[in-house]
This record gives sequence, C-alpha cells and structure tokens, in this order.
Amino acid sequence: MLFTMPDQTKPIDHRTLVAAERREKTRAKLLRGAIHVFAQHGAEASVIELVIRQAGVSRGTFYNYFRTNEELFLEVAREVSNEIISIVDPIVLRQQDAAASLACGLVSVVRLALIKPVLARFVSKGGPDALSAGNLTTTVVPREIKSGMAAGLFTVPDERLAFDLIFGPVIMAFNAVINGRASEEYARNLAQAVLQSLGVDAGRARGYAWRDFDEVSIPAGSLFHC
Amino acid sequence: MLFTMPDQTKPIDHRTLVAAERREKTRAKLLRGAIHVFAQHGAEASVIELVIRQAGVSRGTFYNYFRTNEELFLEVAREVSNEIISIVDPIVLRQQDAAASLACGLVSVVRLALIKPVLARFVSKGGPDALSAGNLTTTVVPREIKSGMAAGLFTVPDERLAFDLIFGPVIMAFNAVINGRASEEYARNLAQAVLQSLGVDAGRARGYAWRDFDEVSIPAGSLFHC
Amino acid sequence: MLFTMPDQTKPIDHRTLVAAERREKTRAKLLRGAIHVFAQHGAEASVIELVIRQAGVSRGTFYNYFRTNEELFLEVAREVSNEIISIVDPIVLRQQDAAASLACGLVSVVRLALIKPVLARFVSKGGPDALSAGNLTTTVVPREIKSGMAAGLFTVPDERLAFDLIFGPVIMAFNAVINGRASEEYARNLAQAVLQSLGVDAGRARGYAWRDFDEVSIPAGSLFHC
Amino acid sequence: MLFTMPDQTKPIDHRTLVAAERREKTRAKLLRGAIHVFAQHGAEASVIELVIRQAGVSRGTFYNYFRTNEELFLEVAREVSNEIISIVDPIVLRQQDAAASLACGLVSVVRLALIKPVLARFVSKGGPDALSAGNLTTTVVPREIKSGMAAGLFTVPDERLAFDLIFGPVIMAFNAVINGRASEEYARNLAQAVLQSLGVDAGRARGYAWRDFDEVSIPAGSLFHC
DNA sequence: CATGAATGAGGGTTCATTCAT
DNA sequence: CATGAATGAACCCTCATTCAT
Repeated sequence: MLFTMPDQTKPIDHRTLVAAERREKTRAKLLRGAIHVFAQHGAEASVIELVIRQAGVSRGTFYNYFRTNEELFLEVAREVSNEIISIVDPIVLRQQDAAASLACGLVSVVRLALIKPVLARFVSKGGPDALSAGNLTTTVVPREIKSGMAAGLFTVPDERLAFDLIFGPVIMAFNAVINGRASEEYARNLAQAVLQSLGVDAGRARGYAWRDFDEVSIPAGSLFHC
Repeated sequence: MLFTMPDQTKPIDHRTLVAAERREKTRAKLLRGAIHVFAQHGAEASVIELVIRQAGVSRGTFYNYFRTNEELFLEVAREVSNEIISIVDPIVLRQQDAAASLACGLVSVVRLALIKPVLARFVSKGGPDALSAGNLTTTVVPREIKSGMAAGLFTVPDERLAFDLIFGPVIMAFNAVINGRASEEYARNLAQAVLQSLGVDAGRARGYAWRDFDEVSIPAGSLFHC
Repeated sequence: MLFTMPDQTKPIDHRTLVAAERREKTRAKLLRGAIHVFAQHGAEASVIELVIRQAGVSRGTFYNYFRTNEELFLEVAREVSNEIISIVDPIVLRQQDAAASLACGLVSVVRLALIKPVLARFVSKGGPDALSAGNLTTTVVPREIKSGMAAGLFTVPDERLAFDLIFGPVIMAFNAVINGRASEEYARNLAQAVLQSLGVDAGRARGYAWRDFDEVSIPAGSLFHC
Repeated sequence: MLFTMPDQTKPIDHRTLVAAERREKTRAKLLRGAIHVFAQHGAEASVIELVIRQAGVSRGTFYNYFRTNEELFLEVAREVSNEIISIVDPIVLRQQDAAASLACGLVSVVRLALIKPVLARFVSKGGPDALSAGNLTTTVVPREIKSGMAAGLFTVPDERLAFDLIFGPVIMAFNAVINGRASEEYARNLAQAVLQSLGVDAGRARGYAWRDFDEVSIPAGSLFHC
C-alpha cells in the first residue's frame, strides 16, 4: 500500500495536471469549432452536429463540456467579448482621454473585424446576445462613456443613449465588413460620426478619428484563428 | 345594361369575387398572426404551428398561402416596412428639409414602436432582414439622405455610412423600447444625436429634433393591431 | 309560354340532353388527363391535383365524377382495356385459328404500344390492376386460349398457366417499348416465342408470327391521343 | 507484446467493435421489417412508420441507416436478389447445361416462393425494381442465357428477348403463388414452357423440367424468415 | 473521459376530401 | 353542376439529448 500510492496525499498529482490540460484543449477545440458554426448559422441554429464535426470529437464528449447549445453560445460569446477586450483594450488604454479612447476602440474593432471577418459574422448572425455576454458591453465601453461625460467631452444626455449610439453603428459596421463595404476609411469616418453623435464637434471629432493608433495584433492561440 | 357591361367577355362571377375576398381575409389573418410570432421567436424559429394557432386556421391553409416560413417572414417584413412608410411618411413629407424630415422620421418611428411594441420586437428579433425587405430602407431613407447631402445639411462623406449611422441607432432604439428604456425624450435625443453624427451641429440638431411633429396614427386595419 | 317552354312534357328535354353531353365531355377530359398522370406516377400516386390541372376542371368537379382516386384508376383501367379490345379485336377476329389470333393479338398490342407509349407506361406503372380491370384479360384472351386448347393447337396443360405465359411476356414487352428496345421484329419474335411456350412447334410458330396482319388504327376520340 | 501489436497506431478498441456489431444487428432488423412492409404495400408506399414498428426501433434510428424509403427499398431489393442467388445458385450450378440450369432455376425460385410467400409478395408489389436491383437479373440469368445460346440449346434470336421470356412468366408465377394457384406441378410446367419459348423442343423441355433437383433450403439468418 | 447508436419530441409538408357559394 | 378555399390526418424528417460500453 505504502508503495503503490506514495503521493496520494498531494491533491494535484501529475495525472490531474495532464487531465486538466487535455480538458482545456478539448474545450478550446469545441469553442473554436463553435464560433465558425454560429457565424454561419446564427445562435439558434442546429449546431451541435456541425460543432463536433469541426472539433473532431464525439457527440458524447460535447455533453461533457456543455449542457445545451445555448450554454455553448453564451460561452463563445463571452470568450469573443473577452478576446476583443484583450486585443483592443491595450491599445485603447494608451489614449489620453475618453474621446480618443472611443475613437481608438471603434477603429480598432472595425480593423479587427476586417482581419477576422468571422468576428463580424458571429456578431451579426448571433444577434443581440453575441455582444452582451461579456465585459465589453458591461464594463469597458461604459467606462469610457462615463469618463467622457465626466470630462465634459460628451454632451449626450444619458449613458444608455450613448451606449446605443455606439453599438448601433458598430453592429452596422460589422454588416459593412461582411458585405465588403468596410475599409480603414470607413472605420475612421464611423468613429468621427459616433463622436459627433455624442456631442463632440465635427472638427475635433475628425482629429480624434484620424489619430495614429497602433495596429491590432491577434495573439497566437486566438479563438478567431482559422 | 349595355353601358354598364360592354365587353364582359369573361364574366367575373359571384363565386370568384367571394373567393378572392376570402383569400384576402385569410392572408391578413396569417400575416397578423405571424408578426407576433416572429416578434417573440425570431425569423428562423419554427413558427408555423404557432402562426396557424394565432391565425385560427388549419395547417393546410397555411400552405395555400406560403410555401416556407422564410417566405412568410419576407412577406411580413415587406408589409411591416410598407406599413411603417404609410404611417410615418405622410408626416415626414410635411417637413421642409431633409434634416427635419429625418428628425421627424426618427421620432415618429420610435413613437410608433412605443405605441405598438410588437413592431420593435419584430424588428429586434427578426434580425437584419426585418427591415431590409421593404421600401423603407431601399427608397424612403436613402431619398432623405441624398436630399440632405445635396443640400449641404449633412456632411457625412458617403451615403452608405449615413445609412448605417441612422439604422444602427434605430435598431438600438427598438431594443430600448422593448426594455422599457425608451420614451418621447429618448426619441428626441436620439434624433438629435443622429443628426449630429451626420454633421449637423449640435444647436441646430437640437432644434430639428424638438420640433412639433404630428402624432402618428395607426389606421383601422393595420397589421400592428393586437 | 307556349313558345318558351314547348317540349316541357317530354321527360328527356333539350336541356337534359345538353347536360348529358356536357357530363360525358367532362368525364372524358378527366379520364384523358388521368391516363397520362397514372402513366407517369403509378396507381397509388397523389394524382388528383395533376389530373384536374391536366383536365382543366376544379377540385370540386372531380368529385362529381369519381369518389376516390382508386375509383378513377379502375375506370381508366377499364377504358384502357376496352379501348385495346376495340382497336385490336377487329383485326384478331379476321384470323382463322386461335394460334393466328394470338400471334395477331400479341403483335398488334405491341404495335399499339409502340405508337402510343402512354399505354405501355400506364400498364407498366399501374401494376397488376392496370390490365386486370377490363374484358381483355377476363374474356378476350381466355377465349383464344380455350379455343386453341380445344383445337389441339396449344398443348399447355392448363388455362391459367397459358394466361401467365402470355401476359408475363406482354408486360415485359411494354417495358421494352418504354426502354426503346421494342420494334416490329421484337413483336414478331415475342409472338413466336409465346406460341412455342404454349406448345406450338418452332416452325409453325414462326409462320404464325410473321403473317401479314392489318395495321392497328387508333380511332378519332381515343383515350390514347396526346 | 512487441510482436503482437507492432504498429497498432489506431487501436480498434472494444467500443468500436461493439458499436459495429450493434449497427449490423439494427440494420438487419430494419431490412427484415422492411421486406414484409414492402410486400404488403409496394415500393412507393409510405412505409417508414410501419417499418420501424416491425423492427422495433425509433424513428430517428431509421434515419441513421437510410435516408429515404426509396434507398431502403433498393437495399432490400439488393439483399433479396442476393439471397435468392445464394439459395438457388448452388443448386443450379450442379446442372450440366444451360437448359437444365434454367429449368432448375425456375423450379427452385418458384419452390422458394412457395415456402416463403413474402418473397413473391415483395416482388409482385415492388414492381420492376424489385428484381432489377441485384445480380440475379444482371449477372446470373444473363450468364445462363448466353451459355444456352452459345451451346445452341436456345434458338431465341436475342438475349434481351430471352430475358423477357423468362422474367415475364416468373413474375406471373409469383402472382400465382400469392393467389394460391402455384404448386410443384405449376413450377415444372412453367419451366417447360419457358424452355419451349426459348426454342427447346417440347419433348426435351419436358425432360429438363422434370429432372430431380435438390430441394431449396433457407439458411439460418435469412432475410425471408418470419 | 470518450464514444456513437438509439431515442423521440418537435417540427415540416402533402393531399384526399368537404362544403359554402 | 362548377368552383376553389379550408380542412386535418397522415406522412416526412431533424436534432438535442441520453446511455451503455
């Protein structure tokens, strides 16, 4: 007994670690498969068959990770939201004020969609929940809105309206990406217009929108790859 | 007799007329049932069962009118679009310039959604196609955009962007209606902000947005009723 | 009064006659539509829609003439059988003995199918009942079999077997017509072989099969037209 | 170990084997259910409900094996054809010449139908495709025809006609089985008549038809059972 | 944990038949 | 008699979910 189970006391043994890694890998495979499937078929589509085929796992395995396809969608949406933040926020945080941050965020997110159209398609097809599941809409953007209003940069009368004035155009921009109408210039003009809608005057809005922002760069293991 | 029925070669007999009336009535029942169902379940939902229950007709009758639920959705979307136009455009056409027209249109359409939330829900749940199937997005709004740009009222650099800057916020406004966040004031502020985004300066945008527009009134047999 | 209703006393007045004629015309339209539909889709197909479209009458009218689609099929089959008889039997009856009659009948019926492939298709698609509904199989052919057996021309041991030896090859011949394999020569060889199967020796069978038979001619208002 | 599993890169594990066995079993259940249903209702009938009830499996399971009822029918027809061959051909191959083989085949197949009337009903109801889906009509019978013609036993002028002269009567024989008209004697007389139709003279045809053929015996797991 | 066959509820669709006009 | 809209039973098929291995 003593010999056969020597490290029994340590709770996290080698096997546990390996298992955890494998779990994480399989989960990633499923999520990566899922984003493309949702991007093509929408949130409510019959999806599991396609997801498991893309991920190369069995039906049963799917249910070891997600209980329903709705749960899967929400997880994907959360990851998407977080990944947008992790890509865009570092650049945004280098800006000096909320107007610059917002312009930077808008331009960057459209750039991101231009590079990875799957993102645009996922949001467009996924409907309202595709963006509302993560911190992007609940934390990051409200932060900038509050900050800009507090600083007197935005004269829009309430936060929720500001939110709508930002996300409405963003969703349309994603459609523009899908239809091939979007471009760097489109992104800049959109950013300018959104700033104007929040009360920034045209001249200064233009200045903010055309600043030199760092390029977005997608990290190695990103959900958006392929 | 000679005068009233001069070349009645193929007499449209009584039965034919009665049949045509019945068809029109049943079609209206189906469309009216359908708008509510789509408003609750979205464009791609399995809908036929619910539609026929709402409309109070049999399964088979459905297929005498629509071959697929997609076809049904497009018909409803077209009718919705046309009905919005027929309600809002008369008021809009009383405005003197494109900015006033746009403000009026935005305020009126939000008012309409406030009175008939089924409209907001239909558009919100129905996704992109819910508004793109009729003349509203293809004819009426582009007309105002062109007119405003030609008159130098809007300085936005291209028509499609203007379109996105209008419809993005409108869709969000419909969500606001659904969530109970919208109000007359919300509508006015939204209109102002959209004008600003198109390049109208804040002061004049405010003036346009708060003009006195005639109330929307829903005609008797409207699709939006109950 | 005297002028307007002169023959009122006669029970079969003008209107009755006209009505009867119209009935017969509509019935013929339906039967003519039906044979083609059954020929394409088989006895059990969903047929009424197609039949009434071909016949150019309404759904309701159909039910004034036939209660079920099975009844329709049987009527068509009966008419087909009778029409084959009315076309072929006159020629057959000019032959001197049963062997000649049978050869003549076989050659003629294949010729008929070659001219009007709809007949071949109707029988082939319609299945067993397509030929068993009329006098052809119940009266005309058994008559020849009996006659030939009585005369010692056929040595086959029983009538039903003889029947099978005739109709089996005929059905296959109709398939041959449909597949484009049949020809005058095919018909002659088939007739010879069937006679042989009934016990006629090869030399005489050949003689019977290649006699000079009058051509089949399809009467004006035939069901097989168009 | 090193020797027994040298490059077992993708080990066929236990689960895979068990799954494969289950698949084969279920497939057999479905085919066995199907033959009876087709035998009663024909090839084009709406059949799936009945098949799954007979087989005792669920709706969904059916679609794991066959996509349409047409596909099912073809599979059944193929299996039926192959099973006829596997039962009859061993006996036929013991005969010395094509005439004996054909006689033997005809007698055996009628005997088989007498023992398992489901076969007769399947072919009769199933229509032309019931026999044309397998090797019986494409390989085995043509082989005998060619052989007999080459040997000068059959004087019929072409192979396809010979085929029609064999299968027409066989189909009628199956009907005779269904109607209770068939018997051992019927089978012998039919065989004799078919040989005659192919050009064998009556005396020799009789000899061939009444030879002593081994009985047909149905193997254990046959499709025809119950 | 992974597998994949089996499940069956939940939808879609057709078409013979009825019936008010 | 003719018409054709309405009916609903009877099919068809999919797909999320379960479970024995």
